[in-house]
Amino acid sequence: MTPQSDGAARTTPARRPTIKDIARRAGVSESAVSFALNGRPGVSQGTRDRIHRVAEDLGWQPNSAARALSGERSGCVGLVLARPAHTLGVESFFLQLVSGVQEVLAARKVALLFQVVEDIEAECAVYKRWWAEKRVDGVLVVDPRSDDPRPELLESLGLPSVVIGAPAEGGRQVSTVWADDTAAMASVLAHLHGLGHRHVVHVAGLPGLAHTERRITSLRTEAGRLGLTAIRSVTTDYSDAEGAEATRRVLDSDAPPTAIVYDNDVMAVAGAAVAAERGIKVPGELSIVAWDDSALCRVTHPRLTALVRDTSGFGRLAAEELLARLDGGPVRSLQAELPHLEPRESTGPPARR
Amino acid sequence: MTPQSDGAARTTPARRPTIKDIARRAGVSESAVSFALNGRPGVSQGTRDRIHRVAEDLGWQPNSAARALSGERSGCVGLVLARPAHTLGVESFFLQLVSGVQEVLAARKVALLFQVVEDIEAECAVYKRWWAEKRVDGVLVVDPRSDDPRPELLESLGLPSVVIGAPAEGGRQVSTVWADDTAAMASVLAHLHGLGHRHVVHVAGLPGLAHTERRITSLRTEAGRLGLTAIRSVTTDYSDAEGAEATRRVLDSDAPPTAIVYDNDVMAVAGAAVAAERGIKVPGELSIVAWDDSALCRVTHPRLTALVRDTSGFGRLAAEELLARLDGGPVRSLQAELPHLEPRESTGPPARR
DNA sequence: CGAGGCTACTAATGCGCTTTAGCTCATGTC
DNA sequence: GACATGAGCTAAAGCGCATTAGTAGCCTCG
Repeated sequence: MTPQSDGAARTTPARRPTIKDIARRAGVSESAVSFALNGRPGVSQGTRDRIHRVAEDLGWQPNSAARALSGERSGCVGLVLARPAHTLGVESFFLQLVSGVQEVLAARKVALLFQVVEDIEAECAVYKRWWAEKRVDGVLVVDPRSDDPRPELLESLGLPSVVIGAPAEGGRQVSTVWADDTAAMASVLAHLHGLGHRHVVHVAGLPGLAHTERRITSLRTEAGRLGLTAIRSVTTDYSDAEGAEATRRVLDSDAPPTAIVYDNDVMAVAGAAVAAERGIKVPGELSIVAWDDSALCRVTHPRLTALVRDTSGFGRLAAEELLARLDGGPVRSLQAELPHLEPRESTGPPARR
Repeated sequence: MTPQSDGAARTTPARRPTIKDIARRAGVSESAVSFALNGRPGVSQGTRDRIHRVAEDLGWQPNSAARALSGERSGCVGLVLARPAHTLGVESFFLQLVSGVQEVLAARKVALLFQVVEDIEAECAVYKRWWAEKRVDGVLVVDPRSDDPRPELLESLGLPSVVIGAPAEGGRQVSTVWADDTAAMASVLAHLHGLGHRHVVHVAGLPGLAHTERRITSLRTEAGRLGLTAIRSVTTDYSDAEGAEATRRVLDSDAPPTAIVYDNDVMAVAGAAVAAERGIKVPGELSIVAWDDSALCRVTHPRLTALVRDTSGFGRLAAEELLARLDGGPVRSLQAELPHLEPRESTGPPARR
């Protein structure tokens, strides 16, 4: 008797099996099934095996809503991306990160709820709604800022979270996963200094972001150590337009730099295009370094020297930390593998004066 | 002692208000609250208003798990992206699409479950799991193929879905949203033909994908109409590497084309880089057209002529259709706005022989 | 003036699962 | 031989909501 298998198949999709079905087939109570399937004590090995077999047979999968309602977990974590629509897109960082995150989550059968919003206020609203709706067990936070309202909000909501891209903030009950931008910036500057550059401009990203601030500070410090004075940072919104614009301004200045470091791949490529447009030779007259490697840096001519980091590994690390938090693990601050500089054709010794 | 217990103890997260709380405060039964909040009849206007006020006061939000369990809806739709990790990233199409999707979903308080997997088998497995877990109410399907197992699977699961990027398939209970690639390809070829090109190569994307097939067929048809014989397509995996490789092969052939049409922005830029590397002037000796515009096409020098389409609008359309399906709307096949060609500096008359 | 019908509400049930309390029977203990 | 013990199981409650089946009160109408 399978009423839904044949005739009703057109309109009625197959009914999902429940633990009740398993219980009936295995001749035990629903509780026994629940215990067995969740690895809890209270069932003999024999019964346990039998229940597992029946569940397998029936193709049972836990109904996520029922689980979320009775247990604590929704089996979902959230990620909000707060970016104006027009800056969305070309950057490869994000999808790479997500693919790393997914790898870890999928293995644990945790789903990822994803949302794109316009700004950080909207992002906070999403967190509140998710919390109120009990939609997610925890969240991953990207693009940390220097004065960030999110950790406090999330802590007050009691929503476990992992901030991606910033070192630990004092006192907050929020894990962090980050890369050592300071050391990375030092390696970039060392590379350029070693080639003979004394005048470098850093085209940074959004001024509010924590890692932007870190990179700017670290550049200044490192320049001081090396005794360089003609070093400065300018901020942008990460877009190709502002990257190009900043490049033009910098090249038009009285003392143009011999090297430019860009905070993302898109701006670096845009900068290279500006140089090409003006007939400025790269790396002969201008060296270019991109922070974050991607296909982009390899499709330009010349190919761009880039700071490579394992972005999807970064995502994996973050996801693992979040799962650990959900399992009651302590708040931690994890450091990702140090990025390394991949020298390509866009950097070389500066032209002699 | 542990930071954990300490944090948990002091930040007792606020309890979520339930309809029971509202009922008590408003002095009515839980059912009345449920009716009022869902706009069902059976409550007077006065009571209805009072209940709404109390709910507002308490900051009540429906618990998504409870709703999913009792009602039908989980308030979630899914989107799976099946791409090998390395091809992920640079393409802007996808995030643009998602941002459009989100706009519509967010307005209706529907969440988006997102998953990245390696291949289409894994994708099907995700659909089955989501269905069994009752996690999503419907799904958006991207990258349709010419012989696609997904519509059949989704239909058999009874999971409402919208296929993005392919015209309707005969007999399937699955909505589709698509762009008229045929007309678009015709406009591209008309542009090149008008400039005087008689020898064009089309560097297409993945051979299995439906729109790749459509574009290839349409190119052939259109070439026939114009009486052109030296027209052909080669397929790739959409990556910059294969785009560059295909470009090299094509340029090395006995009769190199005077124009190349690339199926995405990344390959077009890679192709332009190959030309630059070989000292081939664009557009003097080679014209380049990119299918899909993005910042990428504007950061190269020269800027690339591109086929512009409203990708986020496309996403909005798809999301709206899915919501309509969830509301019991009919299966439809919607056509998006026709893409238009944006001529830039990478196309011009071919060099005289 | 009582039957019928309507409005505005309440009570009760169930969704699929987890969890607590309780129950039964075999085993061990002195 | 009375009794504690614990393993292995069942019964039942509850999570927050939607929904169905009432019920009380009022109006209408013949």
